[in-house]
Amino acid sequence: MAYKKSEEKRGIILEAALRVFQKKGYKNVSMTDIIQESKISKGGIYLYFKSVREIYETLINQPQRDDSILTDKKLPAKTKIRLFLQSQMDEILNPENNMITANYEYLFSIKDELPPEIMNKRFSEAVSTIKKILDEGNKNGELNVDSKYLAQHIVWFLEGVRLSSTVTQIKKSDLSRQISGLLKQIEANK
Amino acid sequence: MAYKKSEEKRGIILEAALRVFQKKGYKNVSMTDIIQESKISKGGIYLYFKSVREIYETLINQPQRDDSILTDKKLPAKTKIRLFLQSQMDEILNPENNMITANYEYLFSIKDELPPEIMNKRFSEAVSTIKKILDEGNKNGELNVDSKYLAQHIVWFLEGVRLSSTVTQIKKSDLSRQISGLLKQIEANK
Amino acid sequence: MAYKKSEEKRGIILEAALRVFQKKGYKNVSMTDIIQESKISKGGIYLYFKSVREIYETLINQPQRDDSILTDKKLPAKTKIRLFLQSQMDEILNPENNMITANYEYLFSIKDELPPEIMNKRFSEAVSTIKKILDEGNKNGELNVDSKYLAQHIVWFLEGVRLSSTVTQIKKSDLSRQISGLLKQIEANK
Amino acid sequence: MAYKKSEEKRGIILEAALRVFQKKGYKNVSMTDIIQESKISKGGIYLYFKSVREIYETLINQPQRDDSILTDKKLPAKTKIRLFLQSQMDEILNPENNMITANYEYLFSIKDELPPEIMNKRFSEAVSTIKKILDEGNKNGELNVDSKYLAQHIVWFLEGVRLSSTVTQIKKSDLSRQISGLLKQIEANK
DNA sequence: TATGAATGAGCATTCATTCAT
DNA sequence: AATGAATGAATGCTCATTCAT
Repeated sequence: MAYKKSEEKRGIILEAALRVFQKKGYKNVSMTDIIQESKISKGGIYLYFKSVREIYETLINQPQRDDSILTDKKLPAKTKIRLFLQSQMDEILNPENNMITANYEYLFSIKDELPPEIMNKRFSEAVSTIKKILDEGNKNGELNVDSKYLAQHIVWFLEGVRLSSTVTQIKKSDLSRQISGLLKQIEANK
Repeated sequence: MAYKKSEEKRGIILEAALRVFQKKGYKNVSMTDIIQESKISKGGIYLYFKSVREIYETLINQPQRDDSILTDKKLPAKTKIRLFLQSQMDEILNPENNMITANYEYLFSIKDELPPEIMNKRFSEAVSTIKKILDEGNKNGELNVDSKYLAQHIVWFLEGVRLSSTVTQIKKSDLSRQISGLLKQIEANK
Repeated sequence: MAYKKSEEKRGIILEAALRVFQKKGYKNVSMTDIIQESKISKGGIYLYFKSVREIYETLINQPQRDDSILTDKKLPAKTKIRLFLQSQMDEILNPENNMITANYEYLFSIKDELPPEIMNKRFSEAVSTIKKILDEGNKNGELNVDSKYLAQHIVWFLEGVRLSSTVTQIKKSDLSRQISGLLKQIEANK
Repeated sequence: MAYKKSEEKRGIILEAALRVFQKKGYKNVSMTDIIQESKISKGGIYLYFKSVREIYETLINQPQRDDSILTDKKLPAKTKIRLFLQSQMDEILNPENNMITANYEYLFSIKDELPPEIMNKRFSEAVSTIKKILDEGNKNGELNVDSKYLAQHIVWFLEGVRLSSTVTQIKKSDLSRQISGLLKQIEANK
């Protein structure tokens, strides 16, 4: 057997696990599944990870999505929101890297053991990020909206689409129509 | 042991199973769990149900939610929608009968074996029911909205709230605000 | 439910059991099988028999085969033997009332708990019955054979045919040829 | 626990299984029986075999009996037959490797799922092997017998002895007498 | 480090038998 | 006498995890 540097092997396991999670979700994935996909030995995987959960958490804690649109750039608030919504739409419609199901299954499996505050945080952070953009727009006169309401609305709506996408086919045209509706609401006066 | 009439015992099992599903979701529930909770014998449960899935499906196919508001009554479209949204809100906020998590886990577990059309139907039916109400309102001049868009929007939004409710605490005031926002949108002109 | 005299019900059970044994042998027959075939209640059967084995033993201890050919009639020894062999052949070739498989399976299942003498007796009785006939023939000058050898030979040979018949198809012509061969041997001088 | 090489453990299981089959036949043997006898763990056995049946079939497909007497050697036909009958006799009288009962039980258990041709073949092959020897003898003038009849006769007779041996005690002298009787028949003219 | 043989807890399921009615 | 609901021991099988090599 060729000698593998530890880090390399770790990466191989994570890549294999990603493929498995995309295919089978989270709950149905056994250590054996990942072992087979990564072609590592049965005992060997435990040198790197001690459970499926640890592998999954390692995977989702890798930096991936770039939310810099929302924070970095100097763009009109409406543009930022539009770009954000479009990126969300792309992610949802992209059947390739679909970890959405796995994500929800993971969420369900941990929700009872994690303190509620942490679970709340996950959602409230998304809301407050969007709220900030809207508040910026309100401040510089570009918008005039109930930022708290709208931010919350967008987050819940996107969550609903995301969930639905794991179970039914979502048409791009339908989703586009929804996004333009949301953008129109943002333009409207309070 | 005292002898119970068959139907009564069936009910005992279903009640016990309900408690188990509420506590553990769907995926983590074994026959053994339900056997223990219902205090029935190991073999006894098979006299009534042959699998966890059959128990679950029996449970969710029991008539429960009353959607007659949407179909039966002679009420203004806007009132119907409002009542519908409120009942959904009540259901979501009611921590008692919380089968939502189990529901999603069940959904995930069957989605790969059921034909996509059936899965799609589940969601499209909800949309078309709401769309019909809105179309009524459009027809009699009460409303002037893009019914397809709005119905879809409401369904996805509610799905998102429902999902979020399984994982985070949802404030009644936040939800009320959202509902009045939705109602306002319905009142607006196209 | 109509009232059944005890003896009648016993008979119903035995008839049903016979059908089951003919179809499934002995080892694969469960109480449940006989209960279902006899349309009696689950608990009811235990009022008459306490096990499959008891039912089986009741069944085979009912007087059935008529070996009177060998003992009663005043016929030439050779004729007696011929009639006996023909009746055995008929029984083996008759696929209707085929308890042969069940019989062997039962034999295997009890052989370790019954004392060897009893098991031996079962076979040695058959041998000595035939031997007696042959001895008669020897005595009155009709035959001149090694009766012990021939009787043993016939019994073992028939056992072999019987066993084979449970597992393979046996041609009537083949069997007839064998029987005429045996008869020829009997006619031969020692 | 000490680690065993895979093949060695396989052997241990097979040896243990052999003991179990010799003691309990085939039908009464459960995986648990073999697990206990081989002192392996519950899950461990499934690394080697997936069912009792597979273990049994592995066992009986191991090369054991040497029929080369019948085919290879350049010997008079009568000698071949005699050697064959003696080896059969030895096998039947040897109480050590007594798998005969298990064999029959196995035969009964598979006969309903295997096509009749295969079952027939098992027996007809034995017949035709013997028939060939007799035909050789006929051809070179050594013998003058109805080879088909005699081959069939020998096979059925041996089957009968074999069966009887599972259930009763067989005396060596009786069996020897039978074999010399058979050989005498072979010497006789048609 | 790395391997994969071995373990045993856990789950689903069947079936003879009992016993309240 | 008769019923069938209920029981629990027994069996097959899977899988995360350990550990001798």
